[in-house]
Amino acid sequence: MGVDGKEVERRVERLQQAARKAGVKLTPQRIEIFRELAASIEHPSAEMVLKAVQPRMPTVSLDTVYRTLWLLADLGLVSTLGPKRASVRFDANLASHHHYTCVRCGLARDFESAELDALRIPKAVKELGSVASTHVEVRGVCGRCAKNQAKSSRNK
Amino acid sequence: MGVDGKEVERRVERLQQAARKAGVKLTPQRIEIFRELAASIEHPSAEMVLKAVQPRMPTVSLDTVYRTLWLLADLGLVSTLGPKRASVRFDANLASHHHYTCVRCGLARDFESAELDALRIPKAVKELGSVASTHVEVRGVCGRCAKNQAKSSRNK
DNA sequence: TTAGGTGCAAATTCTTTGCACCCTG
DNA sequence: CAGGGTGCAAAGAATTTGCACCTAA
Repeated sequence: MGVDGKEVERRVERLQQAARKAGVKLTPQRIEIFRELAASIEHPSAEMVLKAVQPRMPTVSLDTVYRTLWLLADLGLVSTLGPKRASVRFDANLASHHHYTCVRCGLARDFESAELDALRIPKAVKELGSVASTHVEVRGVCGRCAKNQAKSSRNK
Repeated sequence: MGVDGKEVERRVERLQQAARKAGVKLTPQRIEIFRELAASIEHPSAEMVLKAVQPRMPTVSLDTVYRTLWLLADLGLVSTLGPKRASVRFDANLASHHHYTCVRCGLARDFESAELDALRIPKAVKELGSVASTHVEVRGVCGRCAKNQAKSSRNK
């Protein structure tokens, strides 16, 4: 919880439009799963969403939650934190740096910028907790994937 | 590969100092695993590190790579991309926003900032690929964990 | 009606752990 | 020499998939 009720309903409406446009069915499960996520500010995991939805829909299963969340992500209604379906990646670069990540292949590269090292963090953040580090995440499609894009979209 | 040889050796020296200071043993496996990571710009996964090290040390096992990488992370010589040892987290907030993450408990919260929405991205990044989105990741220790900190450090 | 969606259980993938032997400090 | 470290294999956790039944459009 934490999101204004009006805003939640607005998000659910957007879901309905998007579902119709994409030609996917809107089942009660999908609506409840989405509503739960839309109302939360906690960035829940699939498991957390399941737990939140179960009281209202005791039969939903974890796999449906996963399938629904990834479907919503494909529809662009939901985003994910951290690397999608991938493993932890390590980094021995101790200098302050920022990340570029390819959303298609997972390529990850560092880049440096004195300007970005010196960001001003809003005071609202400091109410959440201490600030140990700050960095910028840039997402996009890397050069190599952009080249292969024509091929893969043809397969669609 | 990709990191200057001098810099790699500097990093390995730092490892030796840190290991001595922390009282952990420096085995050939640990040195090779670290050297591999220190020389890479690819943010490799544990599996990728294993593959890179195996030619030189055919007997190393994947579990040693994991144990070593997390040890190095504890020593502060290595960092990780994405959420540590955790699952994917989802987000239905479509507005441009930034993230605060507690490194201790994984708490994740959004925050907004018009200033941070308008960052200038260095042109070096555009050579890597297209830029679809940009956001700021802030890490720290949240208020609740800071309160519990005294307790947990006592258990040490 | 019917293609797409769901639930269940089994399969995968990534990561961690128990244990006996080994080697650094 | 002692205690931490390693390798192996087995255990765990998170996520995906195959299949038969069900339901939204």
